[in-house]
Amino acid sequence: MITRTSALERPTTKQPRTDRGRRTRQKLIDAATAEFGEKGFHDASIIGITGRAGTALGSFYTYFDSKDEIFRSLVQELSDAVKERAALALVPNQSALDAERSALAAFLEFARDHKEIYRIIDEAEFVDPQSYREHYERTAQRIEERLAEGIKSGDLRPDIGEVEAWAIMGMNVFLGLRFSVWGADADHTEVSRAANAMLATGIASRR
Amino acid sequence: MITRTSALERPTTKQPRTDRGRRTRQKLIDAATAEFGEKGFHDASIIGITGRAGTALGSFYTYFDSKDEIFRSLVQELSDAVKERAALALVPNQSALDAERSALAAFLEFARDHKEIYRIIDEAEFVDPQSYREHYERTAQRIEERLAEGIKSGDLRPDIGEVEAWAIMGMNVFLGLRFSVWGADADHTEVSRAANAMLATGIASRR
Amino acid sequence: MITRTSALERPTTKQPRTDRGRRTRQKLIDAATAEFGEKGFHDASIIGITGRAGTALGSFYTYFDSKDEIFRSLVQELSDAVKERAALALVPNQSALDAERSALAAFLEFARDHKEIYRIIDEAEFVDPQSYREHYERTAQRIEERLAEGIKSGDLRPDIGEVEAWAIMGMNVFLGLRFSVWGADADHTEVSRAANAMLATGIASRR
Amino acid sequence: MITRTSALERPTTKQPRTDRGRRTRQKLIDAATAEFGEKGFHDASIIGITGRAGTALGSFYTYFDSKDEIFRSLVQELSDAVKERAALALVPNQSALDAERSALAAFLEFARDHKEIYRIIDEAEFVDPQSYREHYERTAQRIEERLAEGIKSGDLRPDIGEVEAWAIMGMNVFLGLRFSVWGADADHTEVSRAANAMLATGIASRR
DNA sequence: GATGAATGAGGATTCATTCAT
DNA sequence: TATGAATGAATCCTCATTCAT
Repeated sequence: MITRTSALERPTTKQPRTDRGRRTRQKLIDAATAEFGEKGFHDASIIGITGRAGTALGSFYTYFDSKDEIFRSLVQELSDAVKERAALALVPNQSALDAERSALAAFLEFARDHKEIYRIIDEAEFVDPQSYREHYERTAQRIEERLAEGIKSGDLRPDIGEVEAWAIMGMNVFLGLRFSVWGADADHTEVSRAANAMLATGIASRR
Repeated sequence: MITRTSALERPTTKQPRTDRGRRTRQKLIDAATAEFGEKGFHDASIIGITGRAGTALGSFYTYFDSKDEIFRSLVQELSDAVKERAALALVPNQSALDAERSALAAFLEFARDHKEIYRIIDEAEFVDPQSYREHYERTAQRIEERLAEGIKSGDLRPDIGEVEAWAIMGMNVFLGLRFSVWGADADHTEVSRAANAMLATGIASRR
Repeated sequence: MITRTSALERPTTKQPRTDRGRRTRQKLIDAATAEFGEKGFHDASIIGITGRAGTALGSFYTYFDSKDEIFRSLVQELSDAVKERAALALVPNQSALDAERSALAAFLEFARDHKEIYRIIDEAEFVDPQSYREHYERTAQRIEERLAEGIKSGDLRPDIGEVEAWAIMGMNVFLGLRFSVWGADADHTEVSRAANAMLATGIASRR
Repeated sequence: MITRTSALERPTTKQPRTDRGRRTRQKLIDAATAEFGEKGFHDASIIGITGRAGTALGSFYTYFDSKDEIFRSLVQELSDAVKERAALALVPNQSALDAERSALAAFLEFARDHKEIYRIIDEAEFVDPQSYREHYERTAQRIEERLAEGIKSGDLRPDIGEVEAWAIMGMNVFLGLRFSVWGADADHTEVSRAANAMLATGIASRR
């Protein structure tokens, strides 16, 4: 039998077999997202998670092997969610630069609505370095692919590649930190516009 | 008499009063830098630190009040060190864009030589959020000031400011992550050149 | 439904929810009484307590927040127990002096059976000064109330009050120390009789 | 060579040989009295003592073998001081009851001026049970001796002895606790008078 | 004698994980 | 499945005492 396994349904022996089980599991995942996002990995506790979920402590281990495992699941899930959101923002027949602007705008919005991703993905560097690195490498990869398309279509300079992709990613991440997580009151449209202008034609004066 | 007090010599009741004491304290700081950089805050242990330093466990508390305190000291010290390195890289009479290139080059080098700063400063988000935020806000501030000078001198477009400063910082940080921490074999001159070109005139094709 | 909450069942988040839990908690309380009584607060250790109780170290913290907390509970419990024992000794229609004699006799017996109360309540002076003071103030208060009734009934001189109450308490406490804790072989009836005679008509010779 | 050894000059190898040494030693004793009286034995620290004394940590061990030793010295010293004060209060040709009144009055005063004795002597029960017991047994003994004299002179009933001595001691101690340590504003003359009246002729009404 | 650095045993507390019901 | 009690390794921190200068 072939089973599609999404991020959270990885090969593990702990799949719920009843509906009630599925509901409990989901409650635990939501609770863990809140707990990790609020306290960070190390200060988060299984008791804290089961407390939020309204289940007994022991029930956690009915669905997850360890604190690490659920954390990795969440990183994976959030990483997928960001990617998906960015993908949704991409409209066909957009210019390459418009695509980047949309992606940034979508990201700023997502970050504002899910501030915890910052904490969770960032802390993954310590808890699960592999997930962390994979997340950013996948993201840079996607940006680089978009750049390649932009080159092909003539929108972008032909001599750009990996360096520019990482630069764009860093730009986006820190704008998210500044204008979504720390300053939720910012005007995202304006931020995206300014960043995109810089990306398009730089900051040198045009003399 | 004027006494310079660096970050690590802040008013605390635990200053060494002899030379021997000063040496021990320094050994502990070096050991802590290695331990935190290698294991992250939570997996680092006082035993690990004193083990590396070659002192007894209790000696740690002769100079520091707690694991938290030494960590904060380190974040502060590293934050100051990065800043100083960037400042040293700034040559008088450079154009604004050359200044940014120098700063990035200096940072990439520094990051390669002190890979642990990534772990330490990054983990500060969880251990000591205030330091973390302050570090990045101070850094962005300095970049913004340099941009303002570039505007004044006519090197840069007059309509740039905070958004661009944060974007540049994010760009630098992620290039450091990719090309200093994860890929120490990279050609920093080329990375700086490419990033600076993007910064100067953007990535749009010039038709 | 009315639930009686004794001193040790105060509102805390650590109440056992099963019978097994209740048994374990009680074992810990008994063990702590022995440990504190034998070694005093500071030399007592959680390991010592759980060792006596036959539970794992960590189980202590399933039911108590800290070494201080259980100590306070014990002081409270013992304070209540002494009070209760003294109250039980009071027979209706006794004369005021007979009441004091019964109270002392009951106390001497109680002290002999629970020698540890001396150590525990006494050390409370340092560990938990408030409990300590409260214990003795409550006790003196009760004695004073009994004296007041004796005055009303005409058994006692009308000009006595707080000073006499504290004097009686001190007398009882030290007789307990000498004849119950240190000299368990003493004849309590004789001690009570002598002390009561002194209390009734003093020690001056009757010429 | 015969050396008179007072309480604090017990056979120990640590007698100061110079004047400066004697002064340092005394500073340490005064500091220890304050420190123990304020914090109790266990919360007191050698650092606390040397800090108050204004000497270096290591200097403590130039004069005392251990924390226990200095504590025992202090208990002994204070015990002697109380005894001496009580002795001084005894005027020749006083009646036995007047003698007890004077002793109590002297004690109340002493306790008011040296509140720390309560803490120190009381905590001795845990730190140095032998000193503690000896202190009270010596005190009871002295009272009993005075009672015997009172009997001989015909002032007191002939059938009193150890029980009454302990009762009087307890009375005194608790009146000291209540009216000197906790209520320094009390009228000691009145307290002594009331307690003495009770002692003389009891509290039964005279019908 | 005086100083203060060095030592390390000792103890409280936390919490992920296991287990019995 | 759900529950919550039991477990004990792990770790921070304290502080009396020793020691080198």
